[in-house]
Amino acid sequence: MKISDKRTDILQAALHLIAERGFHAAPMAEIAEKAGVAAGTIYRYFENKDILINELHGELEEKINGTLMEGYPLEQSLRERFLYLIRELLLYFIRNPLHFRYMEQYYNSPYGISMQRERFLGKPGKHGIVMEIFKRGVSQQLLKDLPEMVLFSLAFGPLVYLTRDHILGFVALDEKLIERTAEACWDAIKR
Amino acid sequence: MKISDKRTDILQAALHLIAERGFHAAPMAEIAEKAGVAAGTIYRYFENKDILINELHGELEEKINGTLMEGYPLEQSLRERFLYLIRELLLYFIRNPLHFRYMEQYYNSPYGISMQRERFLGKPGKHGIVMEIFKRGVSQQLLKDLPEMVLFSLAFGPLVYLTRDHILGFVALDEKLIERTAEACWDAIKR
Amino acid sequence: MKISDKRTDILQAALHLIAERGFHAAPMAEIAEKAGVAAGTIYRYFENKDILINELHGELEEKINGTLMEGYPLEQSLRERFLYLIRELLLYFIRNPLHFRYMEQYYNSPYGISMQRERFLGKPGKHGIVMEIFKRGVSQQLLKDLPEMVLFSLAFGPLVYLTRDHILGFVALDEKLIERTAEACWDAIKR
Amino acid sequence: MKISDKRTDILQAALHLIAERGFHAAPMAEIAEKAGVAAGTIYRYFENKDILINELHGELEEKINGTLMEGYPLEQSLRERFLYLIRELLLYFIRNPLHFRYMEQYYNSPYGISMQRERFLGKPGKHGIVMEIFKRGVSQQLLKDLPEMVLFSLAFGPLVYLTRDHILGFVALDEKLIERTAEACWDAIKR
DNA sequence: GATGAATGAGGCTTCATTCAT
DNA sequence: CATGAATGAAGCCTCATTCAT
Repeated sequence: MKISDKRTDILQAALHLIAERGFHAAPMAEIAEKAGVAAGTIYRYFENKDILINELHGELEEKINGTLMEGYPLEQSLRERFLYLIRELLLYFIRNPLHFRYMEQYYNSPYGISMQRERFLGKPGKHGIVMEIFKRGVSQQLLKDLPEMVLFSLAFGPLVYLTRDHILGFVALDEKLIERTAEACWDAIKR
Repeated sequence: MKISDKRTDILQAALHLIAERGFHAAPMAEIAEKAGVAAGTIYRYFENKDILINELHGELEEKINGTLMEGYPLEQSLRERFLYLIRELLLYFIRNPLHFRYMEQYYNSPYGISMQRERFLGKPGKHGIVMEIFKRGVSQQLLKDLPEMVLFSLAFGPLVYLTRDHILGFVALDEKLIERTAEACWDAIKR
Repeated sequence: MKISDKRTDILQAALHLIAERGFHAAPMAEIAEKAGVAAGTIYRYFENKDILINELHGELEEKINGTLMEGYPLEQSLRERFLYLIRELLLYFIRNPLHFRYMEQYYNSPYGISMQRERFLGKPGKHGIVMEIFKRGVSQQLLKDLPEMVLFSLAFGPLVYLTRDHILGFVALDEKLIERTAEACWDAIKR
Repeated sequence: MKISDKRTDILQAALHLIAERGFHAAPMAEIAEKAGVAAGTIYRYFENKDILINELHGELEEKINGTLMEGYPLEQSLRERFLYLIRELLLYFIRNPLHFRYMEQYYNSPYGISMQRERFLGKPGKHGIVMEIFKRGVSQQLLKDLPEMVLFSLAFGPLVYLTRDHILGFVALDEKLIERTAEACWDAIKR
C-alpha cells in the first residue's frame, strides 16, 4: 500500500534468503522471485548486490538501536542500564531470529569487516551508549579496570552464542533465564 | 617427504586462502596453485569442495583440542583448570590467527550450522572436558546454577570477540591481560 | 517554444551522447534524462532506437547539405566549386565536431552499412552535386579518367582523417591549411 | 593440429563475427559457438572481451605490417616506395576484407581511440616507415610542405573509402586501377 | 596417480521497451 | 500526450568439476 512497497519487499526477501543461506547462496534472481518482482527491478532500488546488503544491514541496525533506546532507563543506575541493554538485545534477537542470523552473516564477511568497530551499539570512537557505561563504571571503580574492548567482549560476547543456541533449540531462554544471564555478564565486568 | 605431502599442502593452501578471503573467494584452481598441484589433483584427496572444507575444519579442531589437552592440569582445582582452558585457547588463536579466521568462517556458514553442536571443546552430547567442569562446578555449588549451554556461552563467548579485536589490532592482548580476562570469565560463571 | 520542442530535445540529447560514447553506451534512459523527458516519451516520437538513430542521421545529413548548398558558387569554375565543397565541409566538421563524430559512428556500424551509398554529398544514383562536378571534369579532360567512386574517395577520403586529427588535437587546421589541403585534393583528381 | 589451435579458432571466430556485425553484436557466447568451444574456454585464452579484441587487433596489425615489409623496395625512390605501400595496402585489404572491416570497427570505437595515433603504419613518435618517407620528401622539396598528419591523411584517407566501395561492389578495383589510384595519391602530396 | 584444458551451469547486471496511471 | 516503474531477455564472466592424456 505504501509508496515504496517494493523496496520493502525486496529487503524482506533478501533478509530471509541471506539469513537462511548466506550471501553467496542467495542469488539476486531468487531474491527477486521471493519479493515478487522481476530481476531487473531490484536495480531500481539498489545499485548492486553489495549496496543492497549494506542498506539492509543499516536498516536492521537502526531498528535494533531504536528498539534498545525506546525504553532505555537513562535515570537508573549503571548496573540497571547495563542489565537493560543485555536483556533487551537478547530479547530482540530471540524475537527476530532472522535479524540475528543476518547480522551474524554480515559481520563475518568482507562486508562487515570494514565496519567491525561499529558494533550493534555505540561506536567506540563516538562514545556510544555502551562505552559510556564502561567509561563511567571504570572511573567509579565499579567495573574492572580493563580496556573497553575487553569489557565489551565480556559483556556482549556471550550473547551471540546464547542466541544461536536458543534459535537452534539447545536452550530455551525464558525471561528468568535471560535476567540471570544478564546478571552473569555484569559479574564478569564488575569489580 | 611424508607419504601424503600433497594432502597437507592442499589443506594448508585452503586454510590460507579461505581464512583470508572467505569460502566463496577461494577458488579450487587457486587453492591448487598455492598448493603446487594441479586442479584435478585436489579431487583425488577430497571428493569435492565441501568435503575439503569439512575435513580442514576437522583437522583444525583436532589440533586445537590436542594443544589444549597437552598440558591440561588434570589434578588442579576446577578454577585452575577453567582458567587454563580459556588462557590457552586465547593464546592458541592469537598465535594461529589463520586457524581462528577459518573457524570463524566455518561456524558462520552453512557448513558449520549442521555442526553447530560440536563446539571447539567438548561436545555436549559427549560430555566433553568443559562440560565436565561445568557439571562438577554446579554440583559443588561453585558455579551458578545455569544450563550448561549458558555457562558455555558466558565462558567462551567473549573469546571470539577478543581474538578478533586482537587480530584487527583494536586491543593488544599480553599475558597479563589474558590472565585477567580469563578470571573475568570465571567471575561470570562462578557463584 | 516550437511545436515539437521535445523531438528536437531528444535528437540533441541523442547526438551528444552517441557522438561522445558510441551507440551502445548511450542508453535510451539517459538520452531521455538529458532531453528532459521521460523514457517512454521517446517512443512517442521514434518507434524505437534504430529509427531514432536513422532519423538523427537524416537530419544531420540534411543540415550538412543545406549548409554546403547555401553559398555554393554555381557560376564559378569546376575547380572553384570543388575547392569550395572541400573547404566548407572541413569547416563544418571542425565547427560541429559532434556532427562529425556522430556521422563517423553511423557509417561504421550496421546502421550505416545499408546506407553506404548515400554519402554526405550527392548520392551516386541521384547524380548529386559532387558527381556532377566529376562527370563534367572528366568529360572536359580536366580530371583524371577514373571511375567516379575513385575520384570521390580521392577527394573526400582525406577529410575524415583530417577532421579526426584536428578534433583530437594532432593538427591545428587554420584557414590557410584548409585551403592548401583542398588544393591538394584537387591535385589528386586533376589531370 | 597445432598446440594452440583453439586460440586461433577463437580469434578467427571473433574476426568473422565482429567484422560482419560490430563489437556489440558479437556476443562471447556466439564467438565461442562459432569457434567450436565452450563459452568459458575463451577466458582461458583471453582475460576478457576487451583483451580479446585488442589482441586480435594486434595480430592483424602485425600481419599487415609484415606483409607490407616483405617486399618493401628499400633501395628505390621515395615515389616508388610510396606507391608500393599504397598499392600493397589496398591489395591486402581487398584480399582480406574481414581484416579491413575489423580494423575499421576497431579504429571507430573506444578501443581504437587511445591508439588513434598509431596508425596501420608507423607511429609518428617512432618515425615509422611512412613518416620517414614524408619527412625526407618534404626536406627534398619533393613533397608539399604540409604537416605530416595532413600528408598522411591525403595519402591514406582515400584507401578506406576505396576499399569499402570495392568490398561493397561499387567499384571493381583491378591492378591497373589500383596503380593509377596510388599515383593519384602521390599527386596529392607531391609538389 | 597427476595433470590442466575444457566444460557449462549459474551469477550479476544492463537496457530497450511496455503500459498502467 | 506524458510519465517512469517495471519487465525480462541477453550479455559478460567465474569456477567447481570432469576426463583424456
